[in-house]
Amino acid sequence: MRVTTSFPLGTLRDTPSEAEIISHQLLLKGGYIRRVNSGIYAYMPIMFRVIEKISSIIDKELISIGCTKLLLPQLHPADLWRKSERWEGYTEGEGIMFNLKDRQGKEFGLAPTHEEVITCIASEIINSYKQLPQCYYQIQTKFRDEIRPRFGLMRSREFIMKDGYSFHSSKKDLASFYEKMGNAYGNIFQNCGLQTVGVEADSGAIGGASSKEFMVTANAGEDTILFTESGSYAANLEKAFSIPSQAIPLKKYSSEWLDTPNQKTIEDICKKNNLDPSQIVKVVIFIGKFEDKTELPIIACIRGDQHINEVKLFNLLNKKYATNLIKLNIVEDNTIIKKNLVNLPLGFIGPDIDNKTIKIDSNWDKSWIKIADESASNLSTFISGGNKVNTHKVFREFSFTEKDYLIADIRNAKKGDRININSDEKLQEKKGIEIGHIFQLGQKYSEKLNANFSDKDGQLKNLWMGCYGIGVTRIAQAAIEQNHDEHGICWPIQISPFQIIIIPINFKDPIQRKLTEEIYEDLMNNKIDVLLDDRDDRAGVKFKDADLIGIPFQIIIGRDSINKEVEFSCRAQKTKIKLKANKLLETFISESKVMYNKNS
RNA sequence: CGGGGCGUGGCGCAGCUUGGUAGCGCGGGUGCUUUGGGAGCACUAGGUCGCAGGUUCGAAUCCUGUCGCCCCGACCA
Repeated sequence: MRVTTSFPLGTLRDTPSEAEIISHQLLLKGGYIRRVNSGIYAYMPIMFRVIEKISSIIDKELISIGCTKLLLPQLHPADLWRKSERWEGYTEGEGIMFNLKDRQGKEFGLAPTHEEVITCIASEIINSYKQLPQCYYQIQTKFRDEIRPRFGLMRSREFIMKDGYSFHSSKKDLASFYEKMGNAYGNIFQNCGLQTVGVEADSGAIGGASSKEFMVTANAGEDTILFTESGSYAANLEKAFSIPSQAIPLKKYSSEWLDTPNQKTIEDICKKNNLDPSQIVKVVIFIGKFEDKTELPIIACIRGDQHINEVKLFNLLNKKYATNLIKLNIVEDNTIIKKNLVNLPLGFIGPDIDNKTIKIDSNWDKSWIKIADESASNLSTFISGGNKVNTHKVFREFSFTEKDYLIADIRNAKKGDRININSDEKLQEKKGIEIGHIFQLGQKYSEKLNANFSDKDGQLKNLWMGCYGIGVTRIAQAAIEQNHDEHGICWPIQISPFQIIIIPINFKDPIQRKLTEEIYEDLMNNKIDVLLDDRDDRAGVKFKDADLIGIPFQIIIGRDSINKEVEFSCRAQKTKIKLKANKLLETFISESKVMYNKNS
């Protein structure tokens, strides 16, 4: 490819002010992407080459484990999503599914994921256990109306994703395929030249049993990963479990009541009364909104020095009730409290709250759902709200179980916690970018969509399913986040748009030009991805652009052309070696081999 | 949805407080010089100042409304 005729670069001199993180800045500055709207980007030719490289790495690996590539529609009928009972949850309120009506008034949604469509199609094709297992995948644009798109391709509303769906005759076969897929994912990311960590994860709105996320570790990541140094445990914060630190025993209090004027936060109470946060039980009120429009008031208790994990709480409630929980809102607005509760001031609510506190005319359900984390229920003596303004209470021998509390893990694990009682290993924390997620869905979708097969015993059974996603455009940006320097991108060679860029210093000089053309021709004939910067620009401009767009090898053709000598430069290491033009090919082959092996 | 900020040529910005008819750097075009890390000189094209009202003799500037974008939070496979 030639910069002047077939491959204009479109690099920018200044960094557009809209970009916050380095990878986003470099994508814009390097001319890889252009913003069309909030969270919607055009992938420029140079970006599309990266996308194609990543796609072919994925194809190669997935085909090797027996997956089949196809392409599914992006516009899905609402009825199909109603069958899986996901339409409401994905469209209502702040749902992420773009939806619209056609001219007949029929409802459609732009696909954020494809379980429904593929399950429907697979069930038509698959009749017998003899056809199983099967795994279909596609690489396609997905749409998600994110509440706040940000960081360029990291969280965009339109993005490219590889999504795969497997079908099995048994749970066991699903589990073994899931393992196989996990290994394939490891290979894919390694073949993309990325450093990743596999972590246990929450399966979120997709649902299902087991799920694992693949994270690129980077400070710009939006997820928090907790792990042990030895690698014995790694999980997303949403899912992570740990043993909380020891609570400090409460000293004896003579009176039952504490005057705590205007002390609404744990911090205030501790400061003014010489207490430790671990001696307090924090009481948080939530409102759960269900699909059938009911609103349940929830009271959640946790030790004062710990934090409630809303994902865990959400999942717990969702499992407990027959209808789907759509939203879980923390109640911290006093007007909402006053409207629904009798004389209950926020900040002073205690675990011994009574059902009578819910007003008759409230549209909430009239009894509390009570949930306590073990960190709270393990305390025998503690301080908590007195259910009266400016008052806290000393609780002695309070039993959460006797007061109808459900005891469950609703706590955020944190850095420094131990992972189990028998181990001294402590959790560490890092930020990560989720680039892949694999799920064992089980029979959730095949039941709802009635996807059956005849098993060996002649009985009709629901298909066992897994689903597997990779954020293709997100990989590209994550790779930049992990591989850049002050001059620009340093692509891993595996996913770089080109392997080599040729920079003739003075393209008007007939000797340099002749040598440049010879070298370009030779590399092209040897099927090497090479970009020729044949612009009639000053050397500095071409050097800056080459460094910015980050192609791993640069061939600089300058004044030594007369002796058929050129420079071979490695972008990331900034090393330069002089060599004869006829040694270029072998040097590139050996140097790139080193690079491939280092990264994969 | 709450808080903050911004909309002025392709990009980055100044001008707005205190109204007088739009400017800087980069980029584009032409010519000459230059040519190993974003060149110099000269000439040149390009903007109804987000949009709509209003105040005024006069609005990029003041007022009202509206749209859009960015950041923080809430939230989110």
